[in-house]
Amino acid sequence: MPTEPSPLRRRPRQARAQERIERILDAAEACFAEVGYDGATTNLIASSAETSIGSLYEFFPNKEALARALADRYVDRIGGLYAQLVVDMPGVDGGQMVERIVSALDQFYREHPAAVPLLNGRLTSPDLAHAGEIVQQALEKGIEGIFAARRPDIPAPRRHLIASVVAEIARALLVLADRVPLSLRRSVVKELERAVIGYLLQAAPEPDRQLHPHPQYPRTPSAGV
Amino acid sequence: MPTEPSPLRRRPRQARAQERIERILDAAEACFAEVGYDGATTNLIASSAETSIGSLYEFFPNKEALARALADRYVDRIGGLYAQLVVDMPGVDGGQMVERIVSALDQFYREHPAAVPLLNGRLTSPDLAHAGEIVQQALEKGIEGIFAARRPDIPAPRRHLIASVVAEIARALLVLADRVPLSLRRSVVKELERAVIGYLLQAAPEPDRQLHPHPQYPRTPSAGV
DNA sequence: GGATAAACCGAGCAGTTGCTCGGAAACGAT
DNA sequence: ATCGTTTCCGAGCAACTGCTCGGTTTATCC
Repeated sequence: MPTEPSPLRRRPRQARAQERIERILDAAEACFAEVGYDGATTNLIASSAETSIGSLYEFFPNKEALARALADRYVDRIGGLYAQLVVDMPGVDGGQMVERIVSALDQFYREHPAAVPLLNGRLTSPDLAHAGEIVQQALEKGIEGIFAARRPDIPAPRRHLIASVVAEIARALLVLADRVPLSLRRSVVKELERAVIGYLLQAAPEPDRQLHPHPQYPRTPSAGV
Repeated sequence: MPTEPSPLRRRPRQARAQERIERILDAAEACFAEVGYDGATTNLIASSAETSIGSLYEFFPNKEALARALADRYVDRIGGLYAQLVVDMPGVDGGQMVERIVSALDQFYREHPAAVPLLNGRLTSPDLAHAGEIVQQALEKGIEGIFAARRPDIPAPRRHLIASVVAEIARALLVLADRVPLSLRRSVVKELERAVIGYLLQAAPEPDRQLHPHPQYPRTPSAGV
């Protein structure tokens, strides 16, 4: 892969500097998650990392670079997540596969709460557009890879669209799961599984199942209303 | 319904003031849509409405009240949307019903572009939390109402959960549809229909269809990977 | 221990933001 | 025409933002 231009202003030479950078990123993540990108002032991030504003700008040229660096860290972890997901994927059926992917995404969003403002921000804030895009593409690429291995019969562009849709649905419902009372969380995640399974059945019916009557929405008018 | 506390600082007595308020709201909507809530400065909104910052604050006590007023206007229009949707709903089958609801939501999001930052902002910005909640609840309530008329057999709490999930999926995919190249827009909306139909089949299978083999994801391991 | 570089610090600057306030203009009733 | 009320205006204030810079502290190497 081509080495991305590092968002760092200066490469750290000592271990403590590296640790400090990590602490700053952790603090940025927490602040973004709590008060959003615009709400998280650089001074707040610095003091939240128990360091000085000067040290923050020693390594990060500006606030946007913080988001970029955070996004890069996310991409790494998403890669690891899917790598682990793929190794024990052979031999599981479709439902279990969806369950595992959903569970992995769930874990990712829980462990990286700042992914939400990062991904939402991309929709409106030009500052976050790039950083959010990077993360979203990593998420989609992972889903698309797994899906491609299982369904090579589907043309690549359509696979890409389906992966985008699944990623968006997952993001939306995992955010909903976070906003809902804790006792309801699991049931929302369960609905997410149903949504993904239901969508895939409609959007990419398995070829061997097209022989017997395929589950489509009933065309007959039903009672009610 | 209990009269919500008006977000206006002072009630207008003359027609020109009412028109000015409307112009300010239109400008706020456009600005929020273009640069997001935080990016839209009050001065920008005022000059975009071709009025003065003083006039803006004559009626709106603060920036948040602008979002609130905008949200209230949205709630009104959502109500109208669903009312119109309900009158010609009897006699259509499930698939067509979903298609109409999706098309109505599509229309709403296209006509009210600021709904996106409003609803997304609710997830991170405390300022927008309330305004976004109001709009989202109106959207959900509409879906839930239609769904309740058709499926009275489903207990209310579960109906509410399903309505929330459908509303979230619709929001996520309509936002995606807006970001995608224009030529792809219609196909994303089509995927949204598939997602909603697929989800409903999984989450709320029609009772008369539970007799013959129900569309569930295949339990048998399939080929590939 | 001394020298050089790396890391750290925080007061404060330039620019921006939400918002105020005193007064001018337009309106409606008489 | 006159007067009280409503509407409109925009210069500018207090607070805050992202960020700089000169200087101190700490690590590394001989």
